[in-house]
Amino acid sequence: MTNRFVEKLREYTALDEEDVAGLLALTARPRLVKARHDLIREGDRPGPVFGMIEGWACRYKILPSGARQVLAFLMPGDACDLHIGLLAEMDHNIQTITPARVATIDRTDMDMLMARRPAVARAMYIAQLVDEGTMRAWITSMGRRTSIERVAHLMCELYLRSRNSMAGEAPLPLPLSQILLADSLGMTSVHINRVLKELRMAGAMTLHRGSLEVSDPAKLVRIAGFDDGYLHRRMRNGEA
Amino acid sequence: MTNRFVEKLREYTALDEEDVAGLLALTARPRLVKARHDLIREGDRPGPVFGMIEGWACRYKILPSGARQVLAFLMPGDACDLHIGLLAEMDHNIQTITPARVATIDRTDMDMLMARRPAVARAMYIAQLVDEGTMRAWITSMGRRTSIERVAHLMCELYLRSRNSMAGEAPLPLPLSQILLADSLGMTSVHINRVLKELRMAGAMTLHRGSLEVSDPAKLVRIAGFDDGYLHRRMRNGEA
DNA sequence: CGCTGGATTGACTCGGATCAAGTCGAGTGG
DNA sequence: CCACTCGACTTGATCCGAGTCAATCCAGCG
Repeated sequence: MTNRFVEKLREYTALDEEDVAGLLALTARPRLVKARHDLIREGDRPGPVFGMIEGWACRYKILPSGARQVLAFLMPGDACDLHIGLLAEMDHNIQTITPARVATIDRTDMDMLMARRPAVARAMYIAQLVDEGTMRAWITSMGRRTSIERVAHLMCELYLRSRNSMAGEAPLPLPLSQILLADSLGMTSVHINRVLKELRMAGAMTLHRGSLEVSDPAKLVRIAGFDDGYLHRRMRNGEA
Repeated sequence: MTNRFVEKLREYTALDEEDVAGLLALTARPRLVKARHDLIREGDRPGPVFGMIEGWACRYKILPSGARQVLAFLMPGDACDLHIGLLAEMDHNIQTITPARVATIDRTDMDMLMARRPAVARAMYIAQLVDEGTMRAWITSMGRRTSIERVAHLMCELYLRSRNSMAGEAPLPLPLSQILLADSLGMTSVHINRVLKELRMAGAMTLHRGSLEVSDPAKLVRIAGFDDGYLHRRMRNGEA
């Protein structure tokens, strides 16, 4: 009796029964949320800590021009902004991509648990450091990688974040439209489409509706120039 | 008897004498570091918490191709990665840009101070949240802003971070070469040069060697589409 | 006083955006 | 069960912002 949120924290650091019990108590009654629903909007006063139990979401900003920039993908197990309650207002939006089960954890409860259970605090901090590393990797991609490298790099990241290994057999469920990918990688969906075709032709990977098939992990990693260091987990049996 | 590091934390939250005394004790003996010196490198085991007392630094990554991406500018008062000691290794480098005075704070000492002085913890967390907001703004810039918007946006950010207001009179010391700007904005130095010329012609701002003169703050803000929300401070008497 | 690294400018090229048609697939309602 | 619709995906033709290459220029400095 556990959930993906707790499991993911356990991947970062050892948690004993009490730690797990505390976390489960806080995530026991997740909210069911429809797809494309804003969990919180820019300008809102920050509310509870979110924990994704099931389903995907993304952080994003809208520019004056109306353009959208996706800032991060939140997959099952991911947590949102630990200390953000210290701020007056959100500087970005968070929206579900698929129907989702979201734990909304009261900040005070979370603070108390972290004070009482140092291992939980440790796991939460590591999760946050990984998120920061991921943002830095995104900045690097947008600034200095070509479009095919960018796409390949993001696919490696998403694959590794959900599988912990590039050794891929089954396709990965990946509920991301090409429009969403475009808005996350700073490209147009037209160009994303062409790049995906190129990656498919090269025999590296295929993105079907809703799932990613990595036919040649080593090639994909090579194209991306992917180095998993920033995710701060060792690949368990990957080829990179 | 204080320093920029402590002053900046005080801008985030009220600190009493004990808080300040504790911080001053930890930052009393800053290291003097030459320009262009790596404080820590990718792959290194994280060391102490850094606090910039004087001078500038930047975080950066080097890609397999040799290209550099600057991830953040650290100006006097900025702190580095609070909990990063939890990780096995750094995923990026930090290098001084100018000669600098850098406080190296032992992680245990910092943890103890934060446990003893909640206001200090609060200030450090806010600083970290601002850094994260800044990273998100950079992702947004690289993904969805044109080159002139990008440059103008970064200038607004740097101006506001050091002045807390766009109401500009005196030029701002800004020891950034066009090459460094290029590597931070994902452009070439040739193109940065042309964009700077354009901004100068438009009468918005001029970047001299080592200093930034914002002749028309309102215009610069307008060009950038700048919204200071992500810096999580209210402009005190700015025009934006 | 010459060296060196940044800044500047021009000529040319190219990656990715834009514009414009389609095509395909999952719902939806008759 | 099929026609209709709507959003996402594909593909081609064209355009343009920014990169590349290549000279200079200029300031600080040994």
